[in-house]
Amino acid sequence: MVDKSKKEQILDAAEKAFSERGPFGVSLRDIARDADVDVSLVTYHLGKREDVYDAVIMRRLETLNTERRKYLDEAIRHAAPESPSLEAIIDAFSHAMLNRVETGGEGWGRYMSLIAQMNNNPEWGGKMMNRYFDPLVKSFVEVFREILPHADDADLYACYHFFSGALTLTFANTGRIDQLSEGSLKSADFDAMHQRLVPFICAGFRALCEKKEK
Amino acid sequence: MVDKSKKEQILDAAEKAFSERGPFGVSLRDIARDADVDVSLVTYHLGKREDVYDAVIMRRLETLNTERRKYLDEAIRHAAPESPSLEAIIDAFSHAMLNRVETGGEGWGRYMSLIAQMNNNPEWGGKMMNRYFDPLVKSFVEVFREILPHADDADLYACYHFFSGALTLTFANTGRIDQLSEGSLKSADFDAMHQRLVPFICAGFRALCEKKEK
DNA sequence: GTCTATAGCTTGATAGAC
DNA sequence: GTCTATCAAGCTATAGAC
Repeated sequence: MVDKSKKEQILDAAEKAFSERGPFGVSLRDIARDADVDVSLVTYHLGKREDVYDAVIMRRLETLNTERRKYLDEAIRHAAPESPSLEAIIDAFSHAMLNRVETGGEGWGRYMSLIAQMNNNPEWGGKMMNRYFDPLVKSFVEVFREILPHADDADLYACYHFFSGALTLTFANTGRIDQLSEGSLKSADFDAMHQRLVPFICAGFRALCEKKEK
Repeated sequence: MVDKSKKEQILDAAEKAFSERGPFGVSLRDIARDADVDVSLVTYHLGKREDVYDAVIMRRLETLNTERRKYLDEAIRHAAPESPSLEAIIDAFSHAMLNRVETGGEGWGRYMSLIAQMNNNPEWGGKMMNRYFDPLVKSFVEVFREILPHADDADLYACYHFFSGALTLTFANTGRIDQLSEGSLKSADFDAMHQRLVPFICAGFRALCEKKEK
């Protein structure tokens, strides 16, 4: 295995720190110390703290969203000329996250925590999520509309929002459910959680979007 | 209206800052400046930063959880001797949050953002949520078990987890859904979101927990 | 690319006046 | 309870050696 470049070391350290303490709770020195480099090198490679945070997000974003889009296309192609099932689409959106945390190493796990916290931040989080994810989400919403033709937009977007909250928390790796459930569920068993998430969310979508004959 | 005590002013300012920048992203000086008092007064009343954060959480926690427990008891009493409906219980858990953000002023809105971010933090968030909310949650889970007698614990807790993620994001006030939906949904219209949340979540619970005849 | 050195600001903590 | 004053430590940013 080739040595990681210093830049990668810095990004790894920053990812860890940001996921634990948030974008404003981390000093460049914290990052440099953990990456075992000098502070000035952080600035040299990545700029100011804000830019470091952005670089951390961007590093894995393309991989994640490209894989999601691939799953979406496959689901559509596989079902054609019929419409794909709702299950297939919910799975397409969430399965890439499952793949990464299961096989991508610790870094990807921390990345999911980062996204979950961004998703829930009132000040800048919503705007950043819009910037990074809305183009992809809109592609998915188009397909939802096709599968659930009687749904109105407000219901559809509300469903997506609930899905988003459940999904990001599920992969946020908080360990909460382990203690609450006294061992009957392991939050680190992402596969088991994901298997339950898909039918749960599909049932929710259908309850709101399916029988709108008023 | 009586003037707020300085201590309350400090807690208000801290709540705002913590909700925007996280528990590690706020200096005592940030808080003092916004509360229009000297730094040393923050320490005098509330101690170190960690203690300030804890005090912010504790200030509204009792109110929230007491109201939830009241709703739970009412739902049970109202349905007796039958079991209450799943809808009634999901509503009991979430309606207190709706009440507070609708009538409690800005502070309560920020508080919900704070809880949402705590819920999604991997390092300390899960532990704090366990500490603050598990006793109440366990009371609710007991009732879920009664209503859904064929569910096994793992499914039940997974459902609660998904509920928790959707619920906290819904009240986190991120504004995300406004832009994504191009105006067809206002995330500040909590009542409209809550009306959709309840049937969505109930359908999810039923999909996983109802027909376990294998 | 990587580090050392340094300048100037911000921070948490505390001692003491009123 | 509230404020002023102060200090050592930690912070960002940058200039410059290798």
